[in-house]
Amino acid sequence: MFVSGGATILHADLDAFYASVEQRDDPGLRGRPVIVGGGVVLAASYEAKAYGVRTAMGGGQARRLCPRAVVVPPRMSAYSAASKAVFAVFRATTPLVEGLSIDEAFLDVHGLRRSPEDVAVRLRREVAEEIGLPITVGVARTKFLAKVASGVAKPDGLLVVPPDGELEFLRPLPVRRLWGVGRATAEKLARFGVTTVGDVADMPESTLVTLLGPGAGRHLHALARNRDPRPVRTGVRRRSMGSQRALGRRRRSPAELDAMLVGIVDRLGGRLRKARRVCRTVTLRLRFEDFARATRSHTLAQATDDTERILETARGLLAAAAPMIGTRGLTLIGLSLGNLHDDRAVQLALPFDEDPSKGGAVDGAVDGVRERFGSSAITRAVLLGRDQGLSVPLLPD
DNA sequence: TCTGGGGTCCTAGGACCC
DNA sequence: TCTGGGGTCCTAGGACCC
Repeated sequence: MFVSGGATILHADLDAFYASVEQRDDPGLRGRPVIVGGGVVLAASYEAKAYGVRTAMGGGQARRLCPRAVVVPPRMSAYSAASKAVFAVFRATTPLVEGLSIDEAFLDVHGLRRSPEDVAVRLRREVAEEIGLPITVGVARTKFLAKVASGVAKPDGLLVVPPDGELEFLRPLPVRRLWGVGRATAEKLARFGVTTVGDVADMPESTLVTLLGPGAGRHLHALARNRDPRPVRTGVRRRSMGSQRALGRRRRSPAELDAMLVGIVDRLGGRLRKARRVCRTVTLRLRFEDFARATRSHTLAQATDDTERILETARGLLAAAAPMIGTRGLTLIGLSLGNLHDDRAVQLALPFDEDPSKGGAVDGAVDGVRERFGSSAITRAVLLGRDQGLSVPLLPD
């Protein structure tokens, strides 16, 4: 077995993913600036990025920056298929794969015969040859360092951070490179003259906690001092599922809004059932002309995947939000389903006076399920709340 | 620079319970 | 009757990520 000295985590990140898929599938686009998406830029090829085009930029601005760019509409199913193929290569490399999004994942390669660097070289070659997409890989001792390394190595690169070179690598980086530091946090820190990771590392934790709150403060302090004990986790399941629609500037009638809500609920209900899950919390998302946002949510007593039940709840939320919407221009309407559970779960009713958080009631209920469905049926029990009893999935989550 | 669609996690207050 | 400390759940908002 190869002894790596600890740098065994890979962060693999496809480059300009949507745009690369378009260039792969249409040779005429290769070597040319490509923008995916119309209203806003969903992805830009590196040829387009050279002109300053960035993800999430308005389409008009992007076209001004790069008039030669070819703008193509997104083909989500093609990206989804490409993603599946790439993840298959990941899983053939190691079973310890943690997906982060459609185009990136962590791989723990400790204990493999080859060195992590060899594994990374081979992985990049396989993705290029078998799937036809460029991918960048960062290799380091921790997830955080591996992710930073891939960010630095982009595009189409490979960077190994050796365990004895971590601080040297980390300290000069701008704070924005820290995972979890966005614009708001970076601006807060800049007001205190803190601009590099080294600057953050030299601050006392208490100062960061005062500035950013206990969660973010402690997290950032640890990362800046190169402490990141998080393991690569497999089998992480999604915790919410959402769909939304931008409305543009035009005013929409209540009937139009309702029709959109019906469409969104229909789409989500289908996705929910396809994923064999049920939800308990329905959240309505709104955005206004001035980009102010609002959410309204409701938690059901019983988890459901029923379109009618979800629609009824969503309509109630929209009706409750009507006064807030008033005459303000609504520019986005969306719905998010949270509190997701496995749909094969059996909801166990517990005797009224039994508290499910106490062991006896749970044991009794679980025994009942075993009698009905077999002793190997139960893998995990989900407590839904004091009055809802237990949700017990019959198959692995 | 005026903005899409999909997610994650944290915080804070109030209700309620022991 | 008044009081403390600890916990969970729900709701709303915010920051961040790709």
